[in-house]
Amino acid sequence: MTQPMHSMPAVDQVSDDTLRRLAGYNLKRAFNVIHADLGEVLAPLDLRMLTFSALTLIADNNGLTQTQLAEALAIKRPNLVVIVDELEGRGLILRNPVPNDRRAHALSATLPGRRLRDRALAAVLAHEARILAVLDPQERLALEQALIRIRGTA
Amino acid sequence: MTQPMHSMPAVDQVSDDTLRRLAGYNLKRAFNVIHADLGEVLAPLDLRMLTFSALTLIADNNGLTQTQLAEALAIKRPNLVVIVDELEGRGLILRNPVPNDRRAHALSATLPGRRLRDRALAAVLAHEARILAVLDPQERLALEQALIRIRGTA
DNA sequence: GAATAACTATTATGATGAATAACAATTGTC
DNA sequence: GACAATTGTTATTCATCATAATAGTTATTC
Repeated sequence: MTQPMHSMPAVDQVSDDTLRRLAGYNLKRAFNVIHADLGEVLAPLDLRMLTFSALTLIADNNGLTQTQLAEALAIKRPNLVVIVDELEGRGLILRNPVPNDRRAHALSATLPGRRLRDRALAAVLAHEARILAVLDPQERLALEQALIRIRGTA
Repeated sequence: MTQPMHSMPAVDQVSDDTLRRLAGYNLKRAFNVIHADLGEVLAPLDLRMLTFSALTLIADNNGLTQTQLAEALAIKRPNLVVIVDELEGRGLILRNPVPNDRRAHALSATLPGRRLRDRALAAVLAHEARILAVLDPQERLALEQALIRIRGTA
């Protein structure tokens, strides 16, 4: 294996020109900015991006099962269990029995759960407006269209 | 705490209309698609997104320090150590001494490192072309501009 | 109708990404 | 020379996401 033989001066400025040409890189960096800000927005409500998404999907789809929720969140069922546990433990959702299938749980949001979701959604919308203020309406639409196109059917 | 009192029918189709209105949600889903595909592309080269980015930045910025690299990757210095350890252990990069500062390491890519980077970059560019095939050139430019704008100075 | 297959939620476990705290060695400053 | 700041490092923690294996239940098939 090659060894460092001689000393070497440090570089003055770091260039990421190569990576900047990659959509994946730009996507990740933009997402980091949004994620960091969103984290601060949701923290006072004791929610994270994932728990907010889960709570919203449950409130909007009363009676969906955990398998359906995991599918909608694009995560595996085992990883959903702790999330549902947490939301249920805080009294925000319920695991209801399903009439003809004693394996499944029909998830539903409680009144406190729906109230928290409403407050969180308002906060998230304000956060989005703030983040997207650097884009005009036309650019926002173009961004949304492109992202949805990339996501495709997945 | 409220208890589930009665059974409840499951829902037929799950709607994520609320979340789809959020740029952060669309961004994450699009990133997931790219990340999954990129993982498969880089796996044969024994690279991940992060190690590829690190190797590229080192090859493009000969002599940068770990602090500079961590800054460029937007990660904390402690998390960079294992990445540099791995790349160095595989003989792809070197930790060279810096003339006037015996604390710092000037990172540089070895010949095998530069060769692997070139192969990886070609694979990544092919992957990007495939993923972005759903967008016309105008849409790609709009996406890039919007993402860079959101990222801002961060 | 009994054996078998498939599905639901769960537990256990591991890999990865990313954060903070604490530290030793070194360098810079007053 | 004392003190502060910087560099890389270790240890630790948390969040996210994946797989394998399991118990209980439902569906299928012979």
